[in-house]
Amino acid sequence: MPELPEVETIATQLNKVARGLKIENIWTDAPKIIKRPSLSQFVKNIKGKIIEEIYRKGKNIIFKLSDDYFLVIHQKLTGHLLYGKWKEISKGKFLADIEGPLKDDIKNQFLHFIIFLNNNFQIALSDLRKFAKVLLLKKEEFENLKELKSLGPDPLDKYFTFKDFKNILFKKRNGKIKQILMDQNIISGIGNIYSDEILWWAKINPQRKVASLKEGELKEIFIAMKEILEKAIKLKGESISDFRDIFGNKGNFDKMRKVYQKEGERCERCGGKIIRIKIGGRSSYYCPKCQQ
DNA sequence: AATCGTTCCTGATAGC
DNA sequence: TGCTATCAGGAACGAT
Repeated sequence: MPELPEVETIATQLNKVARGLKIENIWTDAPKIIKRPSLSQFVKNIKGKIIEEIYRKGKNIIFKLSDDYFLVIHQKLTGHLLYGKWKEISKGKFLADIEGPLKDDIKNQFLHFIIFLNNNFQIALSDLRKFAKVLLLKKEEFENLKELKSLGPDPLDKYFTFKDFKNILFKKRNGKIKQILMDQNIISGIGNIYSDEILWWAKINPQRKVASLKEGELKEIFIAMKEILEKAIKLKGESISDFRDIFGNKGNFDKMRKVYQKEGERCERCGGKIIRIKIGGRSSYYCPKCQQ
């Protein structure tokens, strides 16, 4: 489940290795992943394009291509963008042809979309559940893409202040804080794992209504949000739910994880028992003793 | 206008 | 043991 730190890790790594390379062709066995344009048009338009830059917006990875084209990839729940070499051993079955963690890790083996580059490497999308989305758009269409246009500010934007945070949060004053933190149209990039972790650090019960939060509590959330996301980027993400970087390595945030998927364990801060509840249909983990 | 439920998909797991 | 039913989960979309 890649969230902001994981997607940032992927985008940064891809930008380093693939910037300036030419896209020679693509392959897919799951055409439904490609949302726009039609598959034949997609193939036609992407061939020969130079990758000028790769960056993140929310949880989306954006490839800025030559001729004002933009490739947008959202990995959703189980998507992994990988960089390496693969060999087609039988029709539609690819095997990593490079030493390292890409070789045997089962999580990397659900390849459904491959970009062939002119340096004989490939960028491959492994996605067990095929929820990922791929779009190829001309500049104007890209700039008006509503999924991107409606995204809230990035929590790590240095111009995103506490005052801004308060203002946008209070647009949903009746919502539960966990749901609001995860709402991409309010703030972009935070998902189920980091919302739980942020609220643990801030000692806030995830069910609290935004309107009930005091100034000091909001400040705690704001600070925890920035610190945890930055820390997680330094640690190259969190791999409790399958995440891999583009070379197939796991992230190292796990040692920082305090509540997510720790139902029944003791809270490291107060010794309380971590519980799991459902908030808006999603699992939410917290310590009822110290998160008030 | 805002909120809720459904949908996409498939490996893992629980239950019989 | 082996089968089947249920679950997880981001976000667009349709329904209320």
